[in-house]
Amino acid sequence: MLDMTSELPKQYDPHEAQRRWLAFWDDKGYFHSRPDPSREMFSIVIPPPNVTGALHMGHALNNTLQDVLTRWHRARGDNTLWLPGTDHAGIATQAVVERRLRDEEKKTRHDLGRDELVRRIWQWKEQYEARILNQLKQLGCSCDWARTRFTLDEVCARAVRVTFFKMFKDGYIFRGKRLVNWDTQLQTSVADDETFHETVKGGFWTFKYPVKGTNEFIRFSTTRPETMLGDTAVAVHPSDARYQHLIGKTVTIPLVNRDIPIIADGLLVDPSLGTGCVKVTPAHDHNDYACGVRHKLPMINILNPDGTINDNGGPYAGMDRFAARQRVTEDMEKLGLFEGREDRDIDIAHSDRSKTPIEPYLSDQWFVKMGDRDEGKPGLAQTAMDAVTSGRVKFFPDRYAKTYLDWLGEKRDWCISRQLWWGHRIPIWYVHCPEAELKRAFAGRDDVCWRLDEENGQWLVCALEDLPADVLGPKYPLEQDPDVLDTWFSSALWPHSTLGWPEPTAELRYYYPTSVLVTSRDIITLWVARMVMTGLYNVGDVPFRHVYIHPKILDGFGETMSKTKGNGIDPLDIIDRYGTDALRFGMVHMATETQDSRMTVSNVCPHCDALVPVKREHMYMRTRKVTCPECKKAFRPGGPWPAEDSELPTAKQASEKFEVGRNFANKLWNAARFLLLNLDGYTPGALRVEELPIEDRWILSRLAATTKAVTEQLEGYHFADVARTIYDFTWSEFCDWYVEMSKGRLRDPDKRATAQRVLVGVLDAILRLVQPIMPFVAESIWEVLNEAAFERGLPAPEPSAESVTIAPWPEFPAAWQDVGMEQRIARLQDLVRAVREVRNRYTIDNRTPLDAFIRCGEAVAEDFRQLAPFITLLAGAGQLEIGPAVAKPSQAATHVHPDFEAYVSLAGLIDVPAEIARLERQLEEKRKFLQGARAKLDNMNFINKAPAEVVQELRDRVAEVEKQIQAIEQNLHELQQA
RNA sequence: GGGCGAUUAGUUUAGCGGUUAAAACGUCCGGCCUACACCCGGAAGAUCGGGGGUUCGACUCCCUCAUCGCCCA
Repeated sequence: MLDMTSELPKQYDPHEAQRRWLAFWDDKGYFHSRPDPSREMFSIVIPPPNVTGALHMGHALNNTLQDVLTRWHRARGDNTLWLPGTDHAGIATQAVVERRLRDEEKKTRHDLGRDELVRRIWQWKEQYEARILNQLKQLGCSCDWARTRFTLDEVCARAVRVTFFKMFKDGYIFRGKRLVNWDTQLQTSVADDETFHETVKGGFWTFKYPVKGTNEFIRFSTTRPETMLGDTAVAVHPSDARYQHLIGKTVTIPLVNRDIPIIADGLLVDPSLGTGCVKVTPAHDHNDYACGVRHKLPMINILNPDGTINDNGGPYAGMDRFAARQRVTEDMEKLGLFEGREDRDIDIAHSDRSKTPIEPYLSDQWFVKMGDRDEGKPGLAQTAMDAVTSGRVKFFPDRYAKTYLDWLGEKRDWCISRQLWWGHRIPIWYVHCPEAELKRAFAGRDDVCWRLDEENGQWLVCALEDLPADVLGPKYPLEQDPDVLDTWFSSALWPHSTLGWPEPTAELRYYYPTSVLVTSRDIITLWVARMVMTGLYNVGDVPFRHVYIHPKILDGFGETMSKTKGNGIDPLDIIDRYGTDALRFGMVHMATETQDSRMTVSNVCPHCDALVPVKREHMYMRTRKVTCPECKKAFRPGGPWPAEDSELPTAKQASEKFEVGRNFANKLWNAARFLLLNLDGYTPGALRVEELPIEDRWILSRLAATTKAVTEQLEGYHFADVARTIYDFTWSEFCDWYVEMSKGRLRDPDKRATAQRVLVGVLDAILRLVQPIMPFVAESIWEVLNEAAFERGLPAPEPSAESVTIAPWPEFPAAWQDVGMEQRIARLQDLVRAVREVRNRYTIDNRTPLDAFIRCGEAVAEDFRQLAPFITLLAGAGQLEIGPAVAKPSQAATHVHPDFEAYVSLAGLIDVPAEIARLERQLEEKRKFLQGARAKLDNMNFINKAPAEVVQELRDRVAEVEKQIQAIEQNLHELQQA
């Protein structure tokens, strides 16, 4: 047999393993899945990462968890598909490319034109898509790479087009006006979630308008004086006595000479604030818009797309909105209508992309109707709600169903148009012509439909294939809508578009509905809800059975990680420093049921590699220089620095959180190393469990319990528990106790073969259990185990799988779980620990045997006699006396246990006062417990109302503690005599 | 303003009606005894954010306050 010793280094090298196994798995094609109706199926579609940038910690978490589920199901024998892909992320990607264009070439998108800009974005996409897919591979993700999709590829585009067409035809998609968040720099609308709010120093101006036909004025205040140009009313509260007489009269806006009414509106106006009057600008404020709709007020747009005042602003036309603000104020002052200004901090929405203030802006947009149908049938929102209330889609943890239902319950129409060039172009063509022309041109075609746009007297034509501009002849040119669809529109189709819908593919039939969606809570509304709606609408079934929501990763201060803050960590840096297994273990370990998970971030000293925790003052590039507490050299903390620092090296970032995983991988590696050093002469053979000695039956009992627990924890998506359970079993039970106990047995020719078989069998099971979380180290060990013990397993050996990736998930007979056996070993552990404690307390070195005298009942004594070799081995015991009549040696430390009293002989060493003090402390503790317990037992309410077994349990414990107290008192007495 | 969540050893978390409140890291003490110093053995360390309630019994359930975070207005 091969000597493995020289081949196994003392430390696990994660990087070598990563290189080897990624290629190996890929070669073997383990991750590819094909529809096969004869087999159980498990499928996941990836939440497609944006091609905007690189993967961050959130992605690492999200994808690790998906991979754990995927690998687990594959091991269970399911035909498992994890479908990967990326998202085109409309505005985000276009904004990045536009910004580069501006920075590097000083050009705008208009300089390039639509086609050229889109071409450049595709280039960007190719680069980043490759990078992201590579990062996923580095993470060990077992995706079916041959099925990789992109939200803008032909397959997805077809699904988008068909969905739009169907929805338009069915009357779900309509055109309407809406106040949007307008980014005047990028000249596009942005979604609410693409904005951030920031408090800026602003002003609060008070003006007055003359009331027509009276000598009165009506006073009002505003933070945006220029919007006066678009006012179409002044509102007061209907019950405000001060203004009752003015309701119904009109005022004149002097700047543009427009008369507008004074109206009463109880929703818009709070009479206790300011003057109690509010100017109403429906086209430029969300609250005013709602008021305008209520009162059917005209809506006057005063802005050009670039943020300058348009012709509706009369003399102010052409001025920038901020210049107009100034001028309007001055002009009002000249007219004697300005009453004053005060400083005020104002919360203003800014565009995420351009960082400029958002303007509410009224424009034509396309919408998907969410509400119920006119004929009373449930609409899109309602069907999606029903899917969750009926349990066809289940959330884990279930509280997130509320987020979903609350949001859908509002049934607000979904604005799907974006004024961008990067995305799925809206398949609508405008034409002015008689309907007869359309009927003639499209006669007999069911891939074209149209509807009248009454406001503009034109036809809205929707088609499955692009329509040439001259399809109606030169007289009636068609013009396509310039806008593109919201990115979420294509993402919403992801679970079925990626499987080939609308074609009736074998994939769609087999993998849909998918098994589970793994995502984070911030897109439950934007994405999850919409996937359910479109899945039901297009395919007629929900897109997934389960939705697992994982926590969000925050930094050590509970703040979200971001590039601008400089508190984010690149997963590849973690892989570099700790290895992929460590990264993945850390991720699984932090996936608790809470909504957030914190991760302390540290700078890695570029000089000495020490971890220096990131402090608040380091963030946002506020600190240029940090001195390493270890090596005293200076460096620059990590952050979004625009350039290298010529003097200071910049720190990479890491987190000590991943040390646990790295150490665990190394522990596994060394457990395997130990085994391989002791496998000489290994022979496979079946084990008869009921004939095995206690220690074997104990580890098998623990293994069976652990396997069962892990399986259940995975079924319930309790990832953190999975990591903890496997870790604890491997480290604290298998390595710390079982492996240690085996050391004597391996030297005993009679016991060696069995010990080897059990050791190998348990390690084999551990590898199968840990493989979904730490595939690289598992595969590495699997390989060497295959060389040394190809046939292995419990209870009977079998030839091993060529890769742990395809090794069956373990399952052991419930009968192996033996509480009695576990209690016997627990008692042994208590005894061993008691002796060790004495050794440590008296600082007696490990080589000096300690004589132990154990007084206990005959049954316990019999047990201990059987386990005596282990007591000697693990506690370093010398002479051992065990039995009911064992006498206490004159100088000894005492340990009182419910099942035994242990005396560790300390002839010549004992510190009597210290020993007395220790026993008195214990006595005090036990008396305190006794006091509390007795008070409870004296309470008739407790006796009568608590369950009988609880009462009995307490009584038993009281008796037990009383016995212990007696023993301690006896010992104290003897010590005091001596 | 509405909703969801968090607050437990120095730190990160577990426990979610009856435990003498658990673990890891860190700290302290002792160890290179041929698996592992990314290690082994041991110890110290928590009136479970404040207040009120329900209950025989609350870290665990309810109310309230505080602080923090997220989502939606």
